Amino acid sequence: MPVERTRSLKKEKVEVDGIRLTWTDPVESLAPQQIAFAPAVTPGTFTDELPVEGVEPAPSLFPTTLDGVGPKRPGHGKKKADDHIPRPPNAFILFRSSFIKCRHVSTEVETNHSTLSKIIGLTWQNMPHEERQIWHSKAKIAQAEHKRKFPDYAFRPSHVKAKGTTEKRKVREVGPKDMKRCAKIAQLLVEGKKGADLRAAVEEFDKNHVPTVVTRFDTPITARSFRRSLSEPAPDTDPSAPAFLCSDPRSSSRRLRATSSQPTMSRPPTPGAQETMVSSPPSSSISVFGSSPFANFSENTDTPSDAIWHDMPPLVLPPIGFIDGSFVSKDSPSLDFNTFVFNEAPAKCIDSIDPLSPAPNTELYSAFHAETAACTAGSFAPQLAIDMSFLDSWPVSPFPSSPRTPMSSYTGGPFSPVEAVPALSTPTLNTYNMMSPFDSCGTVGFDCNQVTALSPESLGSDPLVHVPHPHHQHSYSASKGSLPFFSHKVPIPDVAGMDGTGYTDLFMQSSQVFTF
DNA sequence: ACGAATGAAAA
DNA sequence: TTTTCATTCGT
Repeated sequence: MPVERTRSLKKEKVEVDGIRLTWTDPVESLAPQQIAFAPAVTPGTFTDELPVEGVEPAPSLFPTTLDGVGPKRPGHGKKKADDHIPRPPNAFILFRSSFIKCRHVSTEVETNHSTLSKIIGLTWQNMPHEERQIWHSKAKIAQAEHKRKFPDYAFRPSHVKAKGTTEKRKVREVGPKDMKRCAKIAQLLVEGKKGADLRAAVEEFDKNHVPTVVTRFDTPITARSFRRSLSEPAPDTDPSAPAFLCSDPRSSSRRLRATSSQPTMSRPPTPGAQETMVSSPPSSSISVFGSSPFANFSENTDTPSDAIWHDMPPLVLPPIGFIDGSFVSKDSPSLDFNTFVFNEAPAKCIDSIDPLSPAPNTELYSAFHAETAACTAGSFAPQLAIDMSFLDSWPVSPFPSSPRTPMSSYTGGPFSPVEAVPALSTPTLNTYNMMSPFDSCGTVGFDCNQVTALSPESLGSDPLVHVPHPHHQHSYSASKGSLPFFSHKVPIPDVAGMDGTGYTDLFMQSSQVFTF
């Protein structure tokens, strides 16, 4: 806090020399709606240009209060030429500036401006359309004013920067960017929380928000371990506990068996195939991904608590589904696993879809489907299914520029043949595209016939046993876990003499994608 | 792909 | 001291 003060002082000092070419205080350029409430604030420069029409109530979520209209211009960055004309601010920049100035998120809550930008960005996206419209109006005004002041101005970005070539500066040291927290704060903001209320709510969140730990790094279940479990039944634990992810590291060792009632194998696995999975690397060897960005995600099996999921960059993929109440189509920009939480998905979205009755929206319905009893009988009820069958129609790669993991990397491994790779096209965005190596290779490294198939029937409700499987008639379903992941279910014909159904659990843990 | 704002942190 | 971060949007 002392630092803040000092800096504010500095700011005011610098402000003197910098009044010149900046756009007049954006906070003052109020939309007509607000002018009615605070007419004195408006300098009059822009207001007359506003098409003052109907006086709407417009209870703005983020009003530009008087105290937010303080002096500014610290003269940022390196000195620009005297005749430099700054760009006219766009709606978001205006909103952000006002947001910062008004301290809608106090410095108690967050001071890091990178994080603040995240929060503000999320807030911006979740804001009501009308609210955004206000700022678009302001931007329009600012642009008009800019045009008036600099009629000959034209934005001419310099193309000599080429900063994309250099490595990104690592800011990790500050601590993991807690996207969940950002999302929460943004949510609170759009819900109208502010000031002390907001602080308290965030404090409460911080208190309860123990970094969720991924505990699913145990060695994949194998035919051997399965049979072992048959001979000596695992001490079962609370079946209502989340099967896959749990905040208590100690439960990780039990987790694999946590949900399974004692399974009875209808038929034993094919003898020669029993050790296939056993030979797969231990859970610590996520390094199978080699140069993948998450190669170092979990390096120690014994301390799965190292894996804090929200430390991962967002995963962007083109899903079809229902996200936060909005239908996400193939063309939707992204599904951010850092901010999306399945158990916060509106239940009505699922409830309204009755697999037994005709769906009102065929397309929507196709994105959802009821899970089989094998899943629903489990401790976690599937809540959401996302049809990712579009993977089937993907060409060689939807992201041709993205690197591929060699198929050899998958052979015999416990990992899904679906991998998240850095999207080269957006190097600055920490985003990852999903891609399926199926396409480049008719047969994936996994050989169904060498894998012990364990049917859901044989394992009761335990969805943790899987069969790696190259055929991708998959449906990705989300369980009701507290963390985002997909369970990947595939029908497998004639595998190891089983009944034709095998499972692959594909977990997308933020940027992580793996199976076991 | 740059640059509008921004203050802290990295280089 | 200078650059980078992180965001959205318009050029």
